[in-house]
Amino acid sequence: MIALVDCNSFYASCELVFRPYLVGRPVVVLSNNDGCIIAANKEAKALTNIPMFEPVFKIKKQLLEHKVVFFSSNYTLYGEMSQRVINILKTFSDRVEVYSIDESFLDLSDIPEETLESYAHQIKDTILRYTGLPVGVGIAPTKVLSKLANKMAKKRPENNYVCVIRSEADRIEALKWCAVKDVWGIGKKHRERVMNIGVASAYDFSKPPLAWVRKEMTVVGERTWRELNGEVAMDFTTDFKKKKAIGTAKSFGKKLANLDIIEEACSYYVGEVTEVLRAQGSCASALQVYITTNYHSDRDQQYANSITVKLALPTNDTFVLIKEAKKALHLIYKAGYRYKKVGVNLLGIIPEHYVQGNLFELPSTSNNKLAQVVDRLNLKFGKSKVSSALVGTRIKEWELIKEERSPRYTTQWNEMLRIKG
DNA sequence: TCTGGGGTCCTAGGACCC
DNA sequence: TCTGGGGTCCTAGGACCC
Repeated sequence: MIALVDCNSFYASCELVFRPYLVGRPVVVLSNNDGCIIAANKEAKALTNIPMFEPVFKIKKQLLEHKVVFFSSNYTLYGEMSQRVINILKTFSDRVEVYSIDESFLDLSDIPEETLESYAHQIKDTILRYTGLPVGVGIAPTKVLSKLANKMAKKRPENNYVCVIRSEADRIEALKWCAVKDVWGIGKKHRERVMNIGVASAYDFSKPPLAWVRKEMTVVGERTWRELNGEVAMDFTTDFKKKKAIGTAKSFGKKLANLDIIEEACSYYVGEVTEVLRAQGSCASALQVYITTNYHSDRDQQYANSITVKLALPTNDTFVLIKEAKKALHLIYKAGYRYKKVGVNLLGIIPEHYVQGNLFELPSTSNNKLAQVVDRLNLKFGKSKVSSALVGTRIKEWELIKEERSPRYTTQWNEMLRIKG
């Protein structure tokens, strides 16, 4: 049996852990630049005129009216809280697959079936006690069914955040309960396609012939279909998954026209992604850079372009990558536009020790010591405290807006929670 | 004024190889 | 008269997820 443990309204819950006096009030967390709502606790979700992913400026009035509390996103805090939850989960199973920042699959095949439900409650209660975070636990024979069980655990009050799909009758009941749009792996496009042939529930989707599903929805849909029918069709892996692409792209705090400032932002992002690259012991063999104007604006002239450059030798050297990124940026930048975003992507990622020299060059190792020192300093003193001078000093002119960011309670000594004695 | 960011996997088609 | 068959690698685009 497989359990899916999922934190409830994760980002909002993280904020509430350190502000218990806000419990019971609607709380939302905003995206970078404080642009959209990306997380909401159940009190905020209950306010129907405050939809998720809505731009904040459009619903500012409603937010104030309902006294909604909002936070800028604080990924340092969320990442560290996530790690605490994962550490606890590892005491409940030797096989934990970390699926996302707030979700993990656990292999529970060693747990006697009749005790699964109480085991799930134990997991839930322990996480709440040790971290302050509420979670839901769904247990079933396949991943897709455990996702579904998790949904039932949270949506049906009588379940009290735990649900086990064990018997065939449980499975049928769950499938009939779940709308097809809520099935993990069926998105907007496929939903429309299956609804055209009269499929409304997960149960309906488990009925059409497999050949039809395969033809319309590729092998991905086939796996979903099989797993809904109780057959294991997805791998379970506990391996640390090295990233196959590492990218970052953030909107600027304001629109920018000048190449030299955009260049600085671009270089800064290269510094960030290259650090992630080194942390997983990899090199990139290609680099992609893209820029875009604000496509939401009717008034601005629109332009967007991207370029991918293959590197002569795969590398994780920040200085080399910044130089390449700048060259690439010059090729796609056009004067006369007000840009909103620049992004970089590292592609063709391979293990460091696979890098092969070519006829004219050996793999570069000259900067390794320097990179190690820089990475250590940044780990200790905070992100990007030390960076290449190519990044420049005008960060204030492009950095994102985070007006309501909470303190990094768990990772910075000087931002720890203070309790009056 | 103001509209997120970071990923994965799959398929089709083109270019190329022997 | 008659012009193959089997394969790899790469990229772009689509679909999906949190």
